[in-house]
Amino acid sequence: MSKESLIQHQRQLIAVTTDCVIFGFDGTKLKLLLIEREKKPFKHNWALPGGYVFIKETAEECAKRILAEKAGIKNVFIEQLYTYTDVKRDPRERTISIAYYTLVNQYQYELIAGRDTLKAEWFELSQLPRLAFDHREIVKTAIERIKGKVSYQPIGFELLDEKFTLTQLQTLYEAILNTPIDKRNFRKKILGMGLLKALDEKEKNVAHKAARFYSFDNKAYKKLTQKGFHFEL
Amino acid sequence: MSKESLIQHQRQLIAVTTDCVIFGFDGTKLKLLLIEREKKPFKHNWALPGGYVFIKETAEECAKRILAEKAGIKNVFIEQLYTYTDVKRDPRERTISIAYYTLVNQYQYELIAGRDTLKAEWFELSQLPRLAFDHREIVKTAIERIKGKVSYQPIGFELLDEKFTLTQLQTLYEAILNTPIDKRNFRKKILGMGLLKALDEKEKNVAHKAARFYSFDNKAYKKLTQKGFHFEL
DNA sequence: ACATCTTAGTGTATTTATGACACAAAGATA
DNA sequence: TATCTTTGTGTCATAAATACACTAAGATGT
Repeated sequence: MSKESLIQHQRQLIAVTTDCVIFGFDGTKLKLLLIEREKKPFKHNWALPGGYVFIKETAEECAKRILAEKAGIKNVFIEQLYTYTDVKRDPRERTISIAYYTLVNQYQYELIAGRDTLKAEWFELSQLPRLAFDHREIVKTAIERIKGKVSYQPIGFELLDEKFTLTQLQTLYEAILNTPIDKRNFRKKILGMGLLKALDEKEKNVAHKAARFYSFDNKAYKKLTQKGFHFEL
Repeated sequence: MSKESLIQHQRQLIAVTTDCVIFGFDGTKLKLLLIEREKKPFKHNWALPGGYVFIKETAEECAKRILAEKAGIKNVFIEQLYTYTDVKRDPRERTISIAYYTLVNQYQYELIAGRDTLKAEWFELSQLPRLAFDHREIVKTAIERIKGKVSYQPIGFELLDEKFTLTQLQTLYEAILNTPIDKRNFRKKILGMGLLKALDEKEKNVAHKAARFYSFDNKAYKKLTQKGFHFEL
């Protein structure tokens, strides 16, 4: 057998999917979006939204398509998490999965149960059901990733409304890091980063002193990242 | 068309490869191991060692096999870097690549030009040749990754001999971070981590004061990681 | 034997970042 | 107008990061 034909022999095609870990925030707790599978395998089990990568789309395009088709989520930032390649991870045939994660505002999207899905629901991280395939492992990795990332990257703003109070932001960080944070130190640090714009607007209809709204300052962020700036919470 | 057959229709198989970014160290500079391709496409171009994932091996097993087959490197720690899925990244057909990186002691391995390779050579990072496929991008990501990682994980010891002097270790860190480090501060910090074992042995045949050898203290490392310890350089 | 050369090895003072902690101000409600 | 709830703010103590210069050891050359 020539080397060339040996290579041709060894090259075997594999099914490739993406799975999406979608974090949401309800103002108090971090949530995860899961779908109930309509089909075998793992029919009626909860799972991450996922699906096959088409021959003419990148994995990232695939993940965005799946977010739209299976959960009604569009125009969000996604990031590649890890690629899972265990030989037996799909009982049907050899399938690898490129996992992505994203953070969305739970109230900005109306969940739809799309193609192949019976339901789409938000679950608290502490109350996840049994998951299909190796999705539990994927979720675990995603949680570790955002915990690590939130400390040195300005992620998380996607989960809030465009205008938010510092208390809301702090509550989000406490939910992600799963630990209480001192209010004054948090404010000192987060404002010190210079990434928040104080708005001339306050909360309304609250039975206490109204909090000032802030928004994420995209311009400042771009300036800082261009300078190779690196910040930590 | 039923939903089921639609799915079957949409599931398309894809060629899957791994590519390996192999960092070495010659005592002064960080190096990268490249191979010269024997075959089209990119015949006679330099490239990362890579190859197809077989149907019954994980991507990590594949990467380790390729390290052995194409570069003669065995028994090393490897870590998944990123998965590249551009539709046109391989001119032959749709191919995705799961990239891995590893750090090895340049002098512990005799390079071999394995299957499909004309040569295997170490290149300085600042003098890389034009690379095949999207390998330049993969290398860039790998460099960023180890720079980030070296600051909070005890990677890098793999690139040195088992016994090393603190100056050698510092030179390595300076090569990875591409910046000078203060000798006293480096020693204070690295010894303060408690991950180095001072040996009762010194350099020989050096035309100056002989430096003490140290080795990586695996036991101490395991103890610390069990406690959820996190350290930074 | 002595001078010279090169790198190893060490401590302190300054600056910066982190972490702990408490009370007055605003605004709605009764 | 008293009460309730949450906002918004500063200081001090401790820990970590950084800047900085000389002596010690050992080989080599005269």
